[in-house]
Amino acid sequence: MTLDDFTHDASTGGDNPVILHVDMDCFYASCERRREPELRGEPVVVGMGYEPGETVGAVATASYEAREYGVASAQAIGAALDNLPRKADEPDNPDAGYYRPVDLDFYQDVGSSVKEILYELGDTVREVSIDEAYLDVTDRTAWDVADGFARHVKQRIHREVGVPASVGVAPDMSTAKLASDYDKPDGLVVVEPDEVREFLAPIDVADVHGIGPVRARELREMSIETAGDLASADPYELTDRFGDRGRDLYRRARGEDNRPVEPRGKPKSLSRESAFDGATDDFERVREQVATLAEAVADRATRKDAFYRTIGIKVVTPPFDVHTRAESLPGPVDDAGLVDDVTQDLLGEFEGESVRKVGVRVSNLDFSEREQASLDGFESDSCTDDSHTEIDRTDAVRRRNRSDDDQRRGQVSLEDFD
DNA sequence: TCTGGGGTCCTAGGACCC
DNA sequence: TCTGGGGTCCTAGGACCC
Repeated sequence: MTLDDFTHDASTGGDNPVILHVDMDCFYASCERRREPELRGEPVVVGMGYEPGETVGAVATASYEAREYGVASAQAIGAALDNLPRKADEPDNPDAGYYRPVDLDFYQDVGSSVKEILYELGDTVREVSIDEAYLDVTDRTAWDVADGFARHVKQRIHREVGVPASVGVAPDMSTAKLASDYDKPDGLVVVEPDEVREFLAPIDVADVHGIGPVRARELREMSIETAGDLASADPYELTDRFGDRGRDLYRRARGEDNRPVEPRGKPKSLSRESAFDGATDDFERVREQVATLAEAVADRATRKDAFYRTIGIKVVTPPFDVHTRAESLPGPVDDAGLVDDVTQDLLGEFEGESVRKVGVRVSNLDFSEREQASLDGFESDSCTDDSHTEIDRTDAVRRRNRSDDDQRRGQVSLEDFD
């Protein structure tokens, strides 16, 4: 490995790309305000478990006003209410806030409206989540007018959808992300190519995308506190400690993140998991839970036209030990009964253990199986690979098929969960 | 911070092949 | 018999992200 492996010529392929990172501010709370304008300027908390009688729940999103009172994402409901009483309970208290339950369908709709605008304005768009996306707008604007372009994006979102967004503009994804974070909420920060190093220098390493608690601690042990420190660190030492990841982080800190903005492809895996209240020693309960999750995952794969070749489980035992087991099949299948059989089989190893949480996952996804099936006729004389698949699938048909539609839907994410 | 749910990517060792 | 280098696939675990 030479030093050239760590740096890259910013002029590769011509001029620097113009990349936008669009991040909706306290998105769920903003959505609630859109349909309930009285909530504007008030502390708003969106989460689960706020209904009377419910005790377990967490904050999904808190408006900036609510954050002033110490309400934070992922906070338990009790703690949030301690910091900020419910307006419904204390109408005359000026230091009370508005609590609303998560309504993910509504937020999805609002998010889709925003994305429509982004697809219209970007050459390529990478959706990151319900409230976040990168846009490559190199062919739509130029650096000297990038500020106006970004303002236009914000204004269109505000005017047509009615929610605020923060936008960062930079020549690479990593810096654009940091730029959108820099002046939240309702921020707009443009970092031109010759300003990147200066902009990044004072930023805390923990704020860099790809550096979590573990790597942040390790970096601090190396006396690397800021992106500037990281940029001038010894790249060989970084790869020694962090492998290829170290090289990526070094590049990001230097403004040399050369990842292109690419649309998200098909998913690589599908999973469901759920926690027990505390932990359970009742293994029958665990088996039943896995059966329910297996069915939900298989159902979801079917609805997404996904065949899977690997089936796995996840078992979390106290204190928080995560175990995964998986089994690959000879060929891709779409078979709920097989998911049930394999997961129950894998689960056997954990019989007798206390369990906090279980999950079911299918991976090695294949979305082209239906097309391949129609091509089989052309390949039937060279009957090698597909024979296994056929056996499995025939077998699959014989298996009991429980296809009750349990209406499991996408889970709520805690937007700013640390 | 005592940890919910759905993902991605990377690493490392072992099996197996040439 | 002793044993090199390269490659792929598989499983398990871990860090990280939203």
